[in-house]
Amino acid sequence: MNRANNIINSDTPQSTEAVILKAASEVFMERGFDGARMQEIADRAGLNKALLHYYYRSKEKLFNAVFERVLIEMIEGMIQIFEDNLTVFESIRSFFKKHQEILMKNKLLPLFMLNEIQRAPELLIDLYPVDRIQVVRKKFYSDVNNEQHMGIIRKDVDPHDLFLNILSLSVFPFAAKPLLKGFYSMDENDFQSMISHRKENLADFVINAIKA
Amino acid sequence: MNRANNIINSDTPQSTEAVILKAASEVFMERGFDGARMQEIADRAGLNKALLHYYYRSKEKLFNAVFERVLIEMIEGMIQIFEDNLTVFESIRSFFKKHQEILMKNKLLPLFMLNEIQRAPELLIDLYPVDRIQVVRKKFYSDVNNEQHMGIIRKDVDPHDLFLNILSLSVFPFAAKPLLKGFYSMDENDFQSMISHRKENLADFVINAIKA
DNA sequence: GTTTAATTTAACCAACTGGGCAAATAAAAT
DNA sequence: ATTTTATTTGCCCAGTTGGTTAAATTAAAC
Repeated sequence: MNRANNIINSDTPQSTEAVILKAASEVFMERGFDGARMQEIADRAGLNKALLHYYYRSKEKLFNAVFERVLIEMIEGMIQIFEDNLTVFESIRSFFKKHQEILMKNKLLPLFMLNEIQRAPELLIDLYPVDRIQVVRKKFYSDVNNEQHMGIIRKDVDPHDLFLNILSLSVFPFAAKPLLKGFYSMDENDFQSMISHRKENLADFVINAIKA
Repeated sequence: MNRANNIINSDTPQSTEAVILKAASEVFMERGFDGARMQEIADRAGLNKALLHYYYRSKEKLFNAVFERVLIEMIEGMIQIFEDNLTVFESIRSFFKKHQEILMKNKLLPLFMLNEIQRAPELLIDLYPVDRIQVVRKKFYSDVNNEQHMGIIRKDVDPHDLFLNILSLSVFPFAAKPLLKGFYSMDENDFQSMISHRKENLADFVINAIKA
């Protein structure tokens, strides 16, 4: 068994397994599980449709392989950002900067994940040890608490809410990209410059909101 | 033709058309266009499947009827909130309060809309006059500008960004509901109390972020 | 009451979709 | 070189899906 070890969006996949996984993640991301067709995945991989079943048995198994990879990639990326020993304000700055860059590389990721978890919530618990993210969250919470006692952060800030707010501000514009394009009549370039603009300003927004 | 005039989630639909539309919006919201099955819609409406085609011709037409209604309901709701002549801070408070209540009544709405617009971006321009929302946005922008000159709101706040931030904070938790349930291991009650908590605190968060 | 039009139903169909399989080809092992 | 194993292909299949249609039923018009 030739386990595929390169990143999903790598430009030079070698093994057949990896070629399939790459094509599959493209199609699943664009169309979702229900909208994706095994034939389209095969076409995009330049392979016979039966090969998908040879390597991954079923559409569901193939999807799980894609989803697990994406999920881990995303969570580990987020965890890394918070792992460094920084002040809360520095963490926030660092988070927005790096997270926006990650999402910029795969703009479909947020909506894809949100949607598939809504379709099949068991994906989350089946494919990932939820505890893993708890650790980082708890650390963030206690950091916030400390700085509240030090008079840096306002006392009425709930760390739980703060975490969710940061995530909302970071992720939502990507999930809502097609909507924004319609309402603000933006093209791809407008969207990109909006994001790089936000990459710099989101942290200020949040820090102003919570500083004592 | 007995045009259905009651709200989608009304409890006492009468005409067959309305019964179909209600069942259809339920199923489409839960499963999305690709995941929805005409048979399930018929079953949930307690009607023969052929009736769906008798009244709405095709799955796509039925979906459009559902989507158009939901889209208009949502946008008009949002517009109403901003239409009153309030200060920016008051508008923000009023927006979060009312918007959270609207979303609470239909928690699936955000993810549904985001997802379907990603699938078929033409839905937006085909089914709704985009200009309608421009007016309100422009008014909000000039209100913000005024209060910036009056020294109420920080000068470095970009109204465009502010609008998007408010939307992100309001909508994202609903779109991410299944994700949050998994990560925070919340049940339905936890989610509801989180939202009512946020309904009160989101405005403070934003106002602190932008006040001069 | 009878005719006419609208509504509802059951049965059916063609296209699509995920998946299976046996034969063919290529690669490894001996 | 030959056997054995792994990979790839073409072809097929059964179940599902959106959609049709002719007949049955109900409601409206006369």
